[in-house]
Amino acid sequence: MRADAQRNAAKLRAAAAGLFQEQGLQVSLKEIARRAGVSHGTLYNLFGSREALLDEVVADLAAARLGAAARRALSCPDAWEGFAGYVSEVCELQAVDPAMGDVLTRRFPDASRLMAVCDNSFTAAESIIERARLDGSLRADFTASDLLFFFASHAPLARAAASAGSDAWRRGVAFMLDGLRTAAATPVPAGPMSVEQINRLLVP
Amino acid sequence: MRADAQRNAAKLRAAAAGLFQEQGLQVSLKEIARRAGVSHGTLYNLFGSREALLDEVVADLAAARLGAAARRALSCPDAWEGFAGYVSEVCELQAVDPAMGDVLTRRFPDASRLMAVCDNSFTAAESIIERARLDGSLRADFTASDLLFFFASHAPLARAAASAGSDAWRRGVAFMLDGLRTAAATPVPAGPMSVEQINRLLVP
DNA sequence: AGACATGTTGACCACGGGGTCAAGTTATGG
DNA sequence: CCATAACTTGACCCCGTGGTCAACATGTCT
Repeated sequence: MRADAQRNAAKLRAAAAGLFQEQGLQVSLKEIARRAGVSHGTLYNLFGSREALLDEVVADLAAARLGAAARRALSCPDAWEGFAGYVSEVCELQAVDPAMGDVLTRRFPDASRLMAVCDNSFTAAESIIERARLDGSLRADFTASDLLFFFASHAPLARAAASAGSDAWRRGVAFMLDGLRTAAATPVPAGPMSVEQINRLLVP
Repeated sequence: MRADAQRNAAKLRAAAAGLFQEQGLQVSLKEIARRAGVSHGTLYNLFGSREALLDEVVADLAAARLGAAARRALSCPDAWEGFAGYVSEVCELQAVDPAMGDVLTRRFPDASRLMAVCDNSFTAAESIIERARLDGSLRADFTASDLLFFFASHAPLARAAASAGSDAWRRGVAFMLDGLRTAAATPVPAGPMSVEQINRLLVP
Protein backbone atom coordinates (compact mmCIF):
# COMPACT_ATOMS: atom_id res chain seq x y z
CA MET A 1 0.00 0.00 0.00
CA ARG A 2 1.39 3.35 -0.99
CA ALA A 3 2.05 5.97 1.67
CA ASP A 4 -0.56 8.44 0.38
CA ALA A 5 -3.18 5.71 0.27
CA GLN A 6 -2.43 4.92 3.86
CA ARG A 7 -2.83 8.57 4.78
CA ASN A 8 -6.14 8.73 2.96
CA ALA A 9 -7.36 5.59 4.65
CA ALA A 10 -6.53 7.14 7.99
CA LYS A 11 -8.36 10.35 7.11
CA LEU A 12 -11.35 8.32 6.00
CA ARG A 13 -11.34 6.24 9.15
CA ALA A 14 -11.27 9.36 11.26
CA ALA A 15 -14.06 11.03 9.33
CA ALA A 16 -16.14 7.86 9.44
CA ALA A 17 -15.65 7.44 13.15
CA GLY A 18 -16.76 11.00 13.74
CA LEU A 19 -19.81 10.85 11.53
CA PHE A 20 -20.90 7.44 12.74
CA GLN A 21 -20.77 8.75 16.25
CA GLU A 22 -22.63 11.92 15.41
CA GLN A 23 -25.28 10.58 13.06
CA GLY A 24 -25.39 6.83 13.30
CA LEU A 25 -24.23 4.03 11.09
CA GLN A 26 -26.26 4.98 8.06
CA VAL A 27 -24.53 8.28 7.17
CA SER A 28 -23.95 8.61 3.48
CA LEU A 29 -20.58 7.38 2.29
CA LYS A 30 -20.17 10.45 0.14
CA GLU A 31 -20.51 12.62 3.21
CA ILE A 32 -17.77 10.67 4.93
CA ALA A 33 -15.51 11.19 1.94
CA ARG A 34 -16.43 14.86 1.91
CA ARG A 35 -15.45 15.29 5.53
CA ALA A 36 -12.23 13.39 4.95
CA GLY A 37 -11.39 15.79 2.13
CA VAL A 38 -11.16 13.00 -0.38
CA SER A 39 -13.14 11.87 -3.40
CA HIS A 40 -15.81 9.30 -2.73
CA GLY A 41 -14.16 7.18 -5.42
CA THR A 42 -11.22 6.83 -3.09
CA LEU A 43 -13.44 5.62 -0.30
CA TYR A 44 -14.82 2.87 -2.50
CA ASN A 45 -11.31 2.18 -3.64
CA LEU A 46 -9.87 1.73 -0.16
CA PHE A 47 -12.79 0.14 1.65
CA GLY A 48 -15.25 -1.03 -0.93
CA SER A 49 -18.31 -0.94 1.28
CA ARG A 50 -19.85 0.59 4.36
CA GLU A 51 -19.59 -2.77 6.08
CA ALA A 52 -15.81 -2.90 5.72
CA LEU A 53 -15.61 0.58 7.17
CA LEU A 54 -17.81 -0.45 10.07
CA ASP A 55 -15.67 -3.44 10.80
CA GLU A 56 -12.57 -1.29 10.90
CA VAL A 57 -13.92 1.74 12.69
CA VAL A 58 -16.78 0.70 14.93
CA ALA A 59 -16.35 -2.95 15.80
CA ASP A 60 -13.45 -2.66 18.26
CA LEU A 61 -14.87 0.35 19.99
CA ALA A 62 -18.25 -1.27 20.38
CA ALA A 63 -16.69 -4.48 21.60
CA ALA A 64 -14.72 -2.58 24.20
CA ARG A 65 -17.66 -0.63 25.52
CA LEU A 66 -20.14 -3.47 25.53
CA GLY A 67 -17.54 -5.82 26.97
CA ALA A 68 -16.72 -3.42 29.77
CA ALA A 69 -20.39 -3.01 30.64
CA ALA A 70 -20.87 -6.76 30.70
CA ARG A 71 -17.80 -7.35 32.83
CA ARG A 72 -18.91 -4.71 35.27
CA ALA A 73 -22.32 -6.34 35.48
CA LEU A 74 -20.99 -9.81 36.16
CA SER A 75 -18.48 -8.61 38.72
CA CYS A 76 -21.16 -6.79 40.66
CA PRO A 77 -21.75 -8.58 43.98
CA ASP A 78 -25.51 -8.26 43.69
CA ALA A 79 -26.94 -9.99 40.66
CA TRP A 80 -29.88 -7.62 40.31
CA GLU A 81 -27.68 -4.56 40.66
CA GLY A 82 -25.46 -6.04 37.99
CA PHE A 83 -28.37 -6.63 35.65
CA ALA A 84 -30.02 -3.28 36.22
CA GLY A 85 -26.70 -1.49 35.91
CA TYR A 86 -25.99 -3.27 32.65
CA VAL A 87 -29.32 -2.28 31.15
CA SER A 88 -28.89 1.33 32.22
CA GLU A 89 -25.35 1.45 30.97
CA VAL A 90 -26.18 0.08 27.55
CA CYS A 91 -29.13 2.44 27.27
CA GLU A 92 -26.85 5.31 28.15
CA LEU A 93 -24.38 4.26 25.48
CA GLN A 94 -27.20 4.20 22.98
CA ALA A 95 -28.55 7.54 24.07
CA VAL A 96 -25.21 9.30 24.02
CA ASP A 97 -23.63 7.76 20.95
CA PRO A 98 -25.78 7.15 17.87
CA ALA A 99 -23.24 4.67 16.56
CA MET A 100 -23.74 2.51 19.62
CA GLY A 101 -27.45 2.90 19.24
CA ASP A 102 -27.26 1.39 15.80
CA VAL A 103 -24.87 -1.41 16.67
CA LEU A 104 -27.45 -3.46 18.50
CA THR A 105 -30.33 -2.24 16.41
CA ARG A 106 -29.61 -2.04 12.76
CA ARG A 107 -28.22 -5.20 11.32
CA PHE A 108 -25.32 -5.20 8.90
CA PRO A 109 -25.08 -8.86 8.03
CA ASP A 110 -21.97 -8.33 5.90
CA ALA A 111 -20.02 -6.58 8.63
CA SER A 112 -18.73 -9.82 10.03
CA ARG A 113 -16.66 -8.41 12.86
CA LEU A 114 -19.48 -6.19 13.97
CA MET A 115 -21.87 -9.13 13.84
CA ALA A 116 -19.48 -11.07 16.03
CA VAL A 117 -19.52 -8.23 18.53
CA CYS A 118 -23.31 -8.37 18.57
CA ASP A 119 -23.28 -12.09 19.11
CA ASN A 120 -20.80 -11.82 21.95
CA SER A 121 -22.83 -9.10 23.51
CA PHE A 122 -25.93 -11.23 23.26
CA THR A 123 -24.17 -14.12 24.96
CA ALA A 124 -22.97 -11.83 27.71
CA ALA A 125 -26.50 -10.57 28.19
CA GLU A 126 -27.67 -14.14 28.53
CA SER A 127 -25.22 -14.70 31.36
CA ILE A 128 -26.18 -11.52 33.13
CA ILE A 129 -29.84 -12.39 32.83
CA GLU A 130 -29.31 -15.98 33.88
CA ARG A 131 -27.42 -14.89 36.94
CA ALA A 132 -30.13 -12.51 38.07
CA ARG A 133 -32.78 -15.06 37.35
CA LEU A 134 -31.13 -17.76 39.41
CA ASP A 135 -30.67 -15.23 42.13
CA GLY A 136 -34.44 -14.85 42.21
CA SER A 137 -34.44 -11.12 41.65
CA LEU A 138 -35.18 -11.09 37.93
CA ARG A 139 -38.49 -12.53 36.79
CA ALA A 140 -38.14 -16.00 35.33
CA ASP A 141 -39.87 -15.32 32.03
CA PHE A 142 -37.49 -12.61 30.88
CA THR A 143 -35.10 -13.61 28.11
CA ALA A 144 -32.13 -12.10 26.33
CA SER A 145 -34.22 -11.62 23.24
CA ASP A 146 -36.64 -9.53 25.29
CA LEU A 147 -33.72 -7.38 26.29
CA LEU A 148 -32.57 -7.05 22.71
CA PHE A 149 -36.08 -6.07 21.72
CA PHE A 150 -36.11 -3.44 24.41
CA PHE A 151 -32.73 -2.05 23.40
CA ALA A 152 -33.78 -1.89 19.79
CA SER A 153 -37.01 -0.08 20.44
CA HIS A 154 -35.54 2.24 23.00
CA ALA A 155 -32.47 3.42 21.10
CA PRO A 156 -33.92 5.87 18.57
CA LEU A 157 -35.99 7.95 20.97
CA ALA A 158 -33.34 7.86 23.66
CA ARG A 159 -30.89 9.23 21.15
CA ALA A 160 -33.26 11.97 20.12
CA ALA A 161 -33.95 12.90 23.73
CA ALA A 162 -30.29 12.92 24.67
CA SER A 163 -29.34 15.04 21.69
CA ALA A 164 -32.03 17.48 22.77
CA GLY A 165 -30.31 17.68 26.11
CA SER A 166 -32.84 15.69 28.07
CA ASP A 167 -32.25 12.60 30.15
CA ALA A 168 -35.94 11.77 30.34
CA TRP A 169 -35.19 8.52 28.53
CA ARG A 170 -33.96 7.23 31.89
CA ARG A 171 -37.53 7.16 33.10
CA GLY A 172 -38.61 4.58 30.58
CA VAL A 173 -35.68 2.40 31.55
CA ALA A 174 -36.56 2.75 35.21
CA PHE A 175 -40.22 1.84 34.65
CA MET A 176 -39.16 -1.17 32.68
CA LEU A 177 -36.70 -2.33 35.29
CA ASP A 178 -39.34 -2.03 37.96
CA GLY A 179 -41.45 -4.37 35.90
CA LEU A 180 -38.68 -6.90 35.62
CA ARG A 181 -38.34 -7.65 39.31
CA THR A 182 -39.72 -11.01 40.31
CA ALA A 183 -41.98 -9.37 42.83
CA ALA A 184 -43.67 -7.29 40.12
CA ALA A 185 -44.15 -10.11 37.67
CA THR A 186 -47.52 -10.96 36.21
CA PRO A 187 -48.12 -13.69 33.61
CA VAL A 188 -46.86 -12.63 30.22
CA PRO A 189 -49.23 -12.83 27.22
CA ALA A 190 -46.97 -14.24 24.49
CA GLY A 191 -43.88 -16.32 23.88
CA PRO A 192 -40.47 -14.72 23.27
CA MET A 193 -38.97 -14.43 19.82
CA SER A 194 -36.00 -16.48 18.78
CA VAL A 195 -32.73 -14.71 18.08
CA GLU A 196 -33.13 -15.41 14.39
CA GLN A 197 -36.58 -13.87 14.38
CA ILE A 198 -35.29 -10.75 16.05
CA ASN A 199 -32.38 -10.49 13.71
CA ARG A 200 -34.68 -10.78 10.73
CA LEU A 201 -36.82 -8.10 12.30
CA LEU A 202 -33.97 -5.66 12.52
CA VAL A 203 -32.78 -6.00 8.94
CA PRO A 204 -34.90 -3.36 7.29
CA MET B 1 -65.45 20.64 -8.87
CA ARG B 2 -65.83 18.64 -12.03
CA ALA B 3 -67.14 15.10 -11.82
CA ASP B 4 -63.95 13.47 -13.08
CA ALA B 5 -61.91 15.40 -10.56
CA GLN B 6 -64.18 14.13 -7.85
CA ARG B 7 -63.70 10.60 -9.08
CA ASN B 8 -59.94 11.03 -9.12
CA ALA B 9 -59.95 12.45 -5.63
CA ALA B 10 -61.88 9.42 -4.46
CA LYS B 11 -59.42 7.06 -6.14
CA LEU B 12 -56.53 8.92 -4.57
CA ARG B 13 -58.11 8.84 -1.14
CA ALA B 14 -58.65 5.12 -1.43
CA ALA B 15 -55.10 4.47 -2.61
CA ALA B 16 -53.70 6.70 0.10
CA ALA B 17 -55.73 5.01 2.80
CA GLY B 18 -54.48 1.63 1.66
CA LEU B 19 -50.85 2.60 1.40
CA PHE B 20 -50.81 4.55 4.64
CA GLN B 21 -52.20 1.51 6.36
CA GLU B 22 -49.74 -0.86 4.74
CA GLN B 23 -46.58 1.19 4.89
CA GLY B 24 -47.06 4.09 7.23
CA LEU B 25 -47.58 7.79 6.72
CA GLN B 26 -44.38 8.42 4.83
CA VAL B 27 -45.12 6.47 1.64
CA SER B 28 -44.10 8.36 -1.45
CA LEU B 29 -46.81 10.50 -2.96
CA LYS B 30 -45.87 9.27 -6.40
CA GLU B 31 -46.57 5.74 -5.28
CA ILE B 32 -50.00 6.73 -4.05
CA ALA B 33 -50.74 8.30 -7.41
CA ARG B 34 -49.43 5.18 -9.14
CA ARG B 35 -51.74 2.93 -7.17
CA ALA B 36 -54.66 5.25 -7.83
CA GLY B 37 -53.93 4.98 -11.55
CA VAL B 38 -53.47 8.71 -11.85
CA SER B 39 -50.60 11.07 -12.59
CA HIS B 40 -48.80 12.42 -9.58
CA GLY B 41 -49.45 15.86 -10.97
CA THR B 42 -53.12 15.25 -10.31
CA LEU B 43 -52.41 14.38 -6.73
CA TYR B 44 -50.61 17.66 -6.19
CA ASN B 45 -53.40 19.34 -8.04
CA LEU B 46 -56.19 17.96 -5.88
CA PHE B 47 -54.51 17.84 -2.51
CA GLY B 48 -51.35 19.88 -2.69
CA SER B 49 -49.51 18.16 0.09
CA ARG B 50 -49.20 14.98 2.07
CA GLU B 51 -50.60 16.77 5.10
CA ALA B 52 -53.87 17.61 3.36
CA LEU B 53 -54.19 13.98 2.36
CA LEU B 54 -53.54 12.89 5.92
CA ASP B 55 -56.16 15.21 7.27
CA GLU B 56 -58.71 13.82 4.84
CA VAL B 57 -57.84 10.18 4.98
CA VAL B 58 -56.31 9.35 8.33
CA ALA B 59 -57.57 11.87 10.85
CA ASP B 60 -61.14 10.64 11.25
CA LEU B 61 -60.16 7.02 11.35
CA ALA B 62 -57.51 7.67 13.94
CA ALA B 63 -59.85 9.80 15.99
CA ALA B 64 -62.45 7.05 15.96
CA ARG B 65 -60.08 4.32 17.01
CA LEU B 66 -58.23 6.28 19.65
CA GLY B 67 -61.48 7.72 20.92
CA ALA B 68 -63.06 4.30 21.23
CA ALA B 69 -60.05 2.99 23.12
CA ALA B 70 -60.14 5.94 25.49
CA ARG B 71 -63.86 5.61 26.09
CA ARG B 72 -63.50 1.93 26.79
CA ALA B 73 -60.75 2.70 29.28
CA LEU B 74 -62.72 5.31 31.16
CA SER B 75 -65.84 3.22 31.30
CA CYS B 76 -64.00 0.26 32.74
CA PRO B 77 -65.06 -0.23 36.37
CA ASP B 78 -61.51 -0.83 37.53
CA ALA B 79 -59.19 2.10 36.92
CA TRP B 80 -56.09 -0.02 36.54
CA GLU B 81 -57.79 -2.40 34.15
CA GLY B 82 -58.90 0.60 32.18
CA PHE B 83 -55.40 2.02 32.03
CA ALA B 84 -53.69 -1.25 31.21
CA GLY B 85 -56.32 -2.10 28.63
CA TYR B 86 -55.86 1.29 27.01
CA VAL B 87 -52.12 0.90 26.75
CA SER B 88 -52.45 -2.59 25.29
CA GLU B 89 -55.11 -1.51 22.89
CA VAL B 90 -53.15 1.43 21.55
CA CYS B 91 -50.06 -0.73 21.21
CA GLU B 92 -52.09 -3.26 19.30
CA LEU B 93 -53.37 -0.56 16.97
CA GLN B 94 -49.80 0.53 16.37
CA ALA B 95 -48.58 -3.00 15.81
CA VAL B 96 -51.32 -3.95 13.41
CA ASP B 97 -51.67 -0.75 11.45
CA PRO B 98 -48.57 1.21 10.46
CA ALA B 99 -50.65 4.31 9.89
CA MET B 100 -51.76 4.27 13.51
CA GLY B 101 -48.20 3.65 14.53
CA ASP B 102 -47.17 6.85 12.84
CA VAL B 103 -50.04 8.97 14.06
CA LEU B 104 -48.72 9.23 17.59
CA THR B 105 -45.10 9.03 16.57
CA ARG B 106 -44.25 11.04 13.55
CA ARG B 107 -45.34 14.61 13.75
CA PHE B 108 -46.92 16.39 10.83
CA PRO B 109 -47.27 19.88 12.17
CA ASP B 110 -49.11 21.07 9.08
CA ALA B 111 -51.78 18.39 9.25
CA SER B 112 -53.96 20.39 11.55
CA ARG B 113 -56.81 17.94 11.95
CA LEU B 114 -54.41 15.11 12.64
CA MET B 115 -52.61 17.26 15.18
CA ALA B 116 -55.93 17.93 16.86
CA VAL B 117 -56.56 14.20 17.06
CA CYS B 118 -53.17 13.77 18.72
CA ASP B 119 -53.91 16.49 21.20
CA ASN B 120 -57.28 15.01 22.07
CA SER B 121 -55.72 11.64 22.47
CA PHE B 122 -53.12 13.10 24.78
CA THR B 123 -55.80 14.72 26.89
CA ALA B 124 -57.72 11.47 27.07
CA ALA B 125 -54.56 9.69 28.15
CA GLU B 126 -54.13 12.25 30.89
CA SER B 127 -57.58 11.44 32.23
CA ILE B 128 -57.02 7.72 32.09
CA ILE B 129 -53.72 8.09 33.89
CA GLU B 130 -55.10 10.49 36.43
CA ARG B 131 -57.93 8.13 37.24
CA ALA B 132 -55.63 5.18 37.81
CA ARG B 133 -53.27 7.32 39.83
CA LEU B 134 -55.99 8.57 42.14
CA ASP B 135 -57.17 5.02 42.46
CA GLY B 136 -53.77 4.16 43.87
CA SER B 137 -53.02 1.43 41.36
CA LEU B 138 -50.81 3.41 38.99
CA ARG B 139 -47.55 4.79 40.33
CA ALA B 140 -47.73 8.48 41.10
CA ASP B 141 -44.73 9.57 39.08
CA PHE B 142 -46.04 8.34 35.74
CA THR B 143 -47.19 11.04 33.34
CA ALA B 144 -48.93 11.22 30.00
CA SER B 145 -45.70 12.29 28.37
CA ASP B 146 -44.09 9.12 29.66
CA LEU B 147 -46.84 7.20 27.96
CA LEU B 148 -46.36 9.09 24.74
CA PHE B 149 -42.65 8.39 24.92
CA PHE B 150 -43.39 4.72 25.36
CA PHE B 151 -45.82 4.61 22.46
CA ALA B 152 -43.37 6.38 20.23
CA SER B 153 -40.47 4.09 20.98
CA HIS B 154 -42.55 0.96 20.89
CA ALA B 155 -44.38 1.51 17.62
CA PRO B 156 -41.71 0.73 15.01
CA LEU B 157 -40.55 -2.58 16.40
CA ALA B 158 -44.05 -3.68 17.30
CA ARG B 159 -45.06 -3.04 13.73
CA ALA B 160 -42.12 -5.00 12.41
CA ALA B 161 -42.85 -7.89 14.75
CA ALA B 162 -46.53 -7.94 13.90
CA SER B 163 -45.88 -7.86 10.18
CA ALA B 164 -43.56 -10.82 10.69
CA GLY B 165 -46.46 -12.65 12.24
CA SER B 166 -45.24 -12.47 15.83
CA ASP B 167 -47.04 -11.07 18.81
CA ALA B 168 -43.91 -10.97 20.94
CA TRP B 169 -44.28 -7.20 21.18
CA ARG B 170 -46.96 -7.90 23.81
CA ARG B 171 -44.25 -9.02 26.16
CA GLY B 172 -42.58 -5.64 26.26
CA VAL B 173 -45.91 -4.01 26.99
CA ALA B 174 -46.58 -6.48 29.77
CA PHE B 175 -43.17 -5.92 31.38
CA MET B 176 -43.71 -2.21 31.23
CA LEU B 177 -47.18 -2.41 32.75
CA ASP B 178 -45.84 -4.53 35.57
CA GLY B 179 -43.39 -1.74 36.28
CA LEU B 180 -46.14 0.85 36.39
CA ARG B 181 -48.06 -0.59 39.32
CA THR B 182 -47.68 1.39 42.48
CA ALA B 183 -46.46 -1.69 44.30
CA ALA B 184 -43.54 -2.07 41.89
CA ALA B 185 -42.46 1.56 41.94
CA THR B 186 -38.94 2.62 42.75
CA PRO B 187 -37.71 6.22 42.66
CA VAL B 188 -37.30 7.44 39.13
CA PRO B 189 -33.97 8.99 38.06
CA ALA B 190 -35.08 11.99 35.98
CA GLY B 191 -37.89 14.44 35.44
CA PRO B 192 -40.51 13.96 32.71
CA MET B 193 -40.40 15.87 29.46
CA SER B 194 -42.94 18.52 28.66
CA VAL B 195 -45.36 17.91 25.82
CA GLU B 196 -43.58 20.50 23.73
CA GLN B 197 -40.25 18.81 24.28
CA ILE B 198 -41.66 15.48 23.18
CA ASN B 199 -43.30 16.98 20.17
CA ARG B 200 -40.07 18.61 19.14
CA LEU B 201 -38.39 15.26 19.62
CA LEU B 202 -40.72 13.51 17.24
CA VAL B 203 -40.38 15.95 14.37
CA PRO B 204 -37.42 14.50 12.54
C1' DA C 1 15.87 10.61 -13.48
C1' DG C 2 12.65 7.88 -15.49
C1' DA C 3 9.25 4.24 -15.95
C1' DC C 4 5.75 1.68 -14.06
C1' DA C 5 2.65 0.53 -10.62
C1' DT C 6 -0.34 2.29 -7.60
C1' DG C 7 -3.73 5.55 -6.29
C1' DT C 8 -7.00 9.52 -7.15
C1' DT C 9 -10.43 11.99 -9.25
C1' DG C 10 -14.87 13.61 -10.74
C1' DA C 11 -17.97 12.88 -14.37
C1' DC C 12 -21.16 9.50 -15.09
C1' DC C 13 -24.84 5.78 -14.32
C1' DA C 14 -29.42 4.29 -12.31
C1' DC C 15 -32.56 4.95 -8.80
C1' DG C 16 -35.80 7.41 -5.97
C1' DG C 17 -37.76 11.27 -3.43
C1' DG C 18 -40.57 16.12 -3.69
C1' DG C 19 -42.44 19.47 -6.62
C1' DT C 20 -43.85 22.46 -11.08
C1' DC C 21 -46.01 23.62 -15.30
C1' DA C 22 -46.88 24.10 -20.46
C1' DA C 23 -49.42 21.54 -23.42
C1' DG C 24 -53.06 18.61 -24.30
C1' DT C 25 -57.63 16.59 -23.03
C1' DT C 26 -62.31 16.45 -21.42
C1' DA C 27 -66.59 17.71 -18.98
C1' DT C 28 -70.16 20.90 -18.91
C1' DG C 29 -73.31 24.81 -19.62
C1' DG C 30 -75.24 27.66 -22.87
C1' DC D 1 -72.86 20.89 -30.54
C1' DC D 2 -69.23 23.57 -29.43
C1' DA D 3 -66.66 27.06 -26.64
C1' DT D 4 -64.45 27.45 -22.64
C1' DA D 5 -63.18 26.64 -18.16
C1' DA D 6 -61.64 22.85 -15.53
C1' DC D 7 -58.75 19.22 -15.27
C1' DT D 8 -54.90 15.79 -16.39
C1' DT D 9 -50.64 14.53 -18.01
C1' DG D 10 -45.79 13.45 -18.12
C1' DA D 11 -41.60 15.59 -19.11
C1' DC D 12 -38.87 18.29 -16.51
C1' DC D 13 -36.51 20.51 -12.37
C1' DC D 14 -34.04 19.92 -7.94
C1' DC D 15 -31.98 17.11 -4.52
C1' DG D 16 -30.02 13.03 -2.59
C1' DT D 17 -28.37 8.05 -2.37
C1' DG D 18 -25.05 3.99 -3.90
C1' DG D 19 -21.72 2.66 -7.23
C1' DT D 20 -18.28 2.42 -11.51
C1' DC D 21 -14.49 3.68 -14.36
C1' DA D 22 -11.47 6.00 -17.91
C1' DA D 23 -8.28 9.50 -17.59
C1' DC D 24 -5.08 11.61 -14.95
C1' DA D 25 -1.62 12.20 -11.06
C1' DT D 26 1.86 10.69 -8.01
C1' DG D 27 4.61 7.67 -5.13
C1' DT D 28 8.38 4.32 -5.47
C1' DC D 29 11.97 1.37 -7.02
C1' DT D 30 15.68 0.61 -9.93
